[in-house]
Amino acid sequence: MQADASDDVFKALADPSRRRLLDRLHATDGQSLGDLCAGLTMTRQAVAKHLAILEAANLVVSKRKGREKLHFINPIPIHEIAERWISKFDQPRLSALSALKRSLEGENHD
Amino acid sequence: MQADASDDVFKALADPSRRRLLDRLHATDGQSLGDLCAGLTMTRQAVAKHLAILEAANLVVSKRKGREKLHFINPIPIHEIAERWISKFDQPRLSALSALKRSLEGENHD
DNA sequence: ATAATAGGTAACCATTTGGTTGCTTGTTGC
DNA sequence: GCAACAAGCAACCAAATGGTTACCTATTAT
Repeated sequence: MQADASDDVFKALADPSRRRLLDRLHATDGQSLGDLCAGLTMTRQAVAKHLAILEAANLVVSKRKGREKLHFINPIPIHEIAERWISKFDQPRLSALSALKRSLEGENHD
Repeated sequence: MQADASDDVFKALADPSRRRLLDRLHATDGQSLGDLCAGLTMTRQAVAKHLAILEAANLVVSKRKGREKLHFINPIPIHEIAERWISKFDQPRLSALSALKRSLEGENHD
């Protein structure tokens, strides 16, 4: 129905293969397509499609370096989702933060 | 490939209609199927399917009350994703938390 | 120059997805 | 009891998704 930016992000994150690619980039940023294919069962073309979707969602940015295409993770969309959407539902997180604040304030006694 | 619990959650969150249903439940918890259909363009059956997916992902729990089925939001899966997955990528959030901790510790001076 | 390497494009395929319509079942109110 | 209301079930459908194979282009190394 709506086609805002966060929709692309949610859709991109929906696929486990794409989340694994993000994991790999988080472990080692700036990998080439070939690097990212290593050990995967699917074809290079399939991986390229997934990376294209991650790029369209702005979760990954890429730069052509010679004959290689290097991929870099972009944390901003995930951050925005965490801020604008998840915090709304994740009350425990907020209360945990309050709890931390209280516990730290309690540390004044020594 | 893997079919763990968080996979169902990510898939459930991928659809904008389902996110809207969660929004509505967040605004007013415990709504019936009929309530949740109000104002929507799709049919009751379509909404029921979406709710079934949300229930399968444990994002929503329901209870039959007479001839109505009441739906309640369950924040735990979202919390777990925030903790186990998003925080890994969302460095600003972590540093903001550290900043808070430091700023609160700095309040010891009075 | 040319072979090898890294990646891009395109057509195609099976399955999943998001939705519909039509009908059945369960629960209340009169 | 029975009409009206709330939800469930099932078949079906078009479009999107995730993947493949086959071939093309660009860059490097010898």
